[in-house]
Amino acid sequence: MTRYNPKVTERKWQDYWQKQDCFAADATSDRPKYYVLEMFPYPSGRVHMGHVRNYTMGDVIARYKRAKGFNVLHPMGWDAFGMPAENAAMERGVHPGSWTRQNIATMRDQLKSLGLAIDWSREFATCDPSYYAHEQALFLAFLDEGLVERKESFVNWDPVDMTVLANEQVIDGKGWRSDAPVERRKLSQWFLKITDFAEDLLDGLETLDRWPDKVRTMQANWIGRSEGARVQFDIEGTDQAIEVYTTRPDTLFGASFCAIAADHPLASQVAGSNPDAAAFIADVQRSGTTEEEIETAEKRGFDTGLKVVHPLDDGWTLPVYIANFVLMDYGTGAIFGCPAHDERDLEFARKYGLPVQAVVIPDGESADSFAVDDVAYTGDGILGNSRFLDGLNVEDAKARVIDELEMADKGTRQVNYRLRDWGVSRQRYWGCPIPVIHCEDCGTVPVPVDQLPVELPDDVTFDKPGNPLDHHPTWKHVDCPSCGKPAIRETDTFDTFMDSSWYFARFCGLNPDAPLDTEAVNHWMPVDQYIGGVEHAILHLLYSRFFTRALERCGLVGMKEPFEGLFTQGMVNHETYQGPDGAWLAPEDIARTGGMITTHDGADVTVGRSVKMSKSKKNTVDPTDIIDSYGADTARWYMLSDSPPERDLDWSESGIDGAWRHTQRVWRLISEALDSLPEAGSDMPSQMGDAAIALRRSMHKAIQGVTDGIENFRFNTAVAQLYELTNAIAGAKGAGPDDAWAKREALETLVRLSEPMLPHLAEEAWALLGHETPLFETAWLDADPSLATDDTVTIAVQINGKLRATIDMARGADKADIEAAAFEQDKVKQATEGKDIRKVIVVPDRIVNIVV
RNA sequence: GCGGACGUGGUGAAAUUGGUAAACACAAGGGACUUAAAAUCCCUCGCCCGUUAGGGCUUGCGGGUUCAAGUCCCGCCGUCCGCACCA
Repeated sequence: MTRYNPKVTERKWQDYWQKQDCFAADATSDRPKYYVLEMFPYPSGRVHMGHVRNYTMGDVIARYKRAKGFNVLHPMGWDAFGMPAENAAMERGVHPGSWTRQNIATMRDQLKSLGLAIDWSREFATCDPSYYAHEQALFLAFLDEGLVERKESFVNWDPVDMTVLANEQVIDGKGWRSDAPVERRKLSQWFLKITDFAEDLLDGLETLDRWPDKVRTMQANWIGRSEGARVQFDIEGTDQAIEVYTTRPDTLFGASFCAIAADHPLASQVAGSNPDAAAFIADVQRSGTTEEEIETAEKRGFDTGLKVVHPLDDGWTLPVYIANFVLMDYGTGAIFGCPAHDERDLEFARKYGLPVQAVVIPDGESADSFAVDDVAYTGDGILGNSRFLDGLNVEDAKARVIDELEMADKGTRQVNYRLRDWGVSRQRYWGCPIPVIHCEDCGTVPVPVDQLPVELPDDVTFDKPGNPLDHHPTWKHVDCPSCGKPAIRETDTFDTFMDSSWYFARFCGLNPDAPLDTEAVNHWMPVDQYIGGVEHAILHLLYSRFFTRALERCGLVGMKEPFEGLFTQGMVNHETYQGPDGAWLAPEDIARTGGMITTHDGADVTVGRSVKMSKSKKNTVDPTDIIDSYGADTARWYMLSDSPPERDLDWSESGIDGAWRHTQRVWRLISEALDSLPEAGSDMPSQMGDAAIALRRSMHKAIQGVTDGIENFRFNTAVAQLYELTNAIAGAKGAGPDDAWAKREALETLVRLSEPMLPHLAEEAWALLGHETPLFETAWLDADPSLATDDTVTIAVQINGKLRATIDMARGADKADIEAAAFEQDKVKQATEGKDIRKVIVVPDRIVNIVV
């Protein structure tokens, strides 16, 4: 008997799948379509175990759905633009393009060695001009549709690297690479108007019933819808007014001040004639934007000396402050403060000695005596000290006061969103160029579609800080497409989230002439099952939902939601290690001697907590060693067993030997039994003994269990079911022809059910069992419900809730029979002798509880 | 601060959704086979008392509902995640 040799067999089947284009998807098939997609990888260097987990899960679904009769689309590509390529260029002098392509080549080979059922003919990288040309075309289409805007906004500016940083790249107020304090700078940027779809993006969440609640909640919070009012406070002695947004218009008679953001136009106006105000504003703008600073920052204000008139009382004026806690980019950038019912306003009012008048009176308190001390009252109650609102509850008061404001022409009902437009400009080289040209005479001119793509130049240098496109001697100098005069090309590139916001649609058909093959998109989309990390719960998934809506508005696709089903798989974590100089160390760089962890040179190592595998922290584990020693099937099986797919997982190799033993055992069971089995396709013997029937029951239970497990993303329990079936086959008794027949049936079932997880071994075993049609073209199995459950059940017998005996009964036995059988038990007789039976509960097929 | 998830043996976990807690696997220990090793096979394996028999306890802690709670409710403790001056 030969051992199963994965090295040879896996290569053989991978070649076969590739040569025959086995997994190429064809939109003309008459089978129902199924689009399964895993979030495409960033080509960072090499594949790690997190990738293996992600792509194996998708592959299980793809292979399973194919066997269930679906026409499956399962593509792969590369999210290939981004910062790490530029960092590599700066650190090692390699060109970002060649670094990226080298990584893609490596990772493609690694993924192929996993035996994934992927349609590689659709592969692309987002850094291919043949991809980003179309992204530029989409941008122009969005521009035509009014979905793009150019406006000034504040950004995090790194003065050393001379680039905009995303919020995530600012650590403790400093640039993550340069360590220089980040400045706030106002820049002209391109924005995509995602806020146009705020309501629709929120409503759409309701329809996504195959998304995790967690992700839907996160998106809903991010969109942040609130209902309130816009209220106008006229500035005394001028014809100007301050517009504020509030969700608590009911507390309007508890107002004691107005406050505006430091960036508010009125603040600049005040600063123009008041140096102290200017100094205060400058100070506020300088102070940090990090979470920690915001949390601990004291509420500070500057009294402008201006007074505003209460919108519902001409004789009532309120002071106007510039305040550090008011944000320009939410609402109107101005608020009215009601200290009694808002924690922040209260802190501010106490500091500046402003009145605190309670107007919402909690149950059981009186309007005359209720006072707020050091905690604002934010609960429900009845309005008091509020003139015509007195006696109303909060909800009614809101409605009534808005009516009054509208009548007085001082305010209106307003829905507000936290969501802000998406700034897509980045001062980087390795991204998709924004296809516009700036002309002194014509302004901003889009590059005509027939002149696309605007290609990145190859001859760039990274020797000085800033954007290499901007330093390039010639690239940005072009003639204006409109008037022909010398003009300047836009040197910003797109946020790389643009690239990943439509790639799933491009996979449907690689139309050379247009961004999308609309017919193909409408055939394959939406993605039936999308799989990826929860870290993209907001950004990528929200942007993609927005993009799909934008594409629909442009008439390019026929749906609004790109992903019908979403599964967020857990991360694969690993400890992190740092040497004495703080540099990250890879797991292979450390040595364990006794309980001590050091470098191989004996230097101290600081062991950090276990976090997601990532190249920047060097805590990755490369699957190549595992695949080389155990094979891809074992690696796949191991990643799927034991842990529920949505849960994070600390990487450990303990257990991988068990996975290896399993693959060998399956092979051994088949090859040892082979000579004694009937021919493939033999008729079932007319007489089946008990042992054969028992094996058939195990088999049908496994079909049911594995099917349920895969359908419900519980691959770990599907694996356990396959272990049980394997144990049942190995332990099967009986040597008659019926037993041999049942054994073949069970072995074939084991192989068929294992194929999504162990595709190479399964194909080889299938052939060994005498089949000529490859397994991946063979249908899935249906469980026979009458065999998937035993015809006898073990019923627990409890006395006062404690287990005292078990009885075996025919399934479906009626209550009276079960009760009678329970009372036959010696234990029951002893326990009930001479006692009153107070109650007997019988749940058929499950339990008897006797209460004495 | 707000919102959410989670907490079960030495370990990863399972539990038909209120009905025999610990399936399946890893690790560990014992045994068989072998000159030996590997591989394989068999046994033990939540904790405590007890030689077997048997008994008691057990799902982070404390209450509650119920004939019955890992599962439902209330209150703590702990871990993790998301958001965070959002008016």
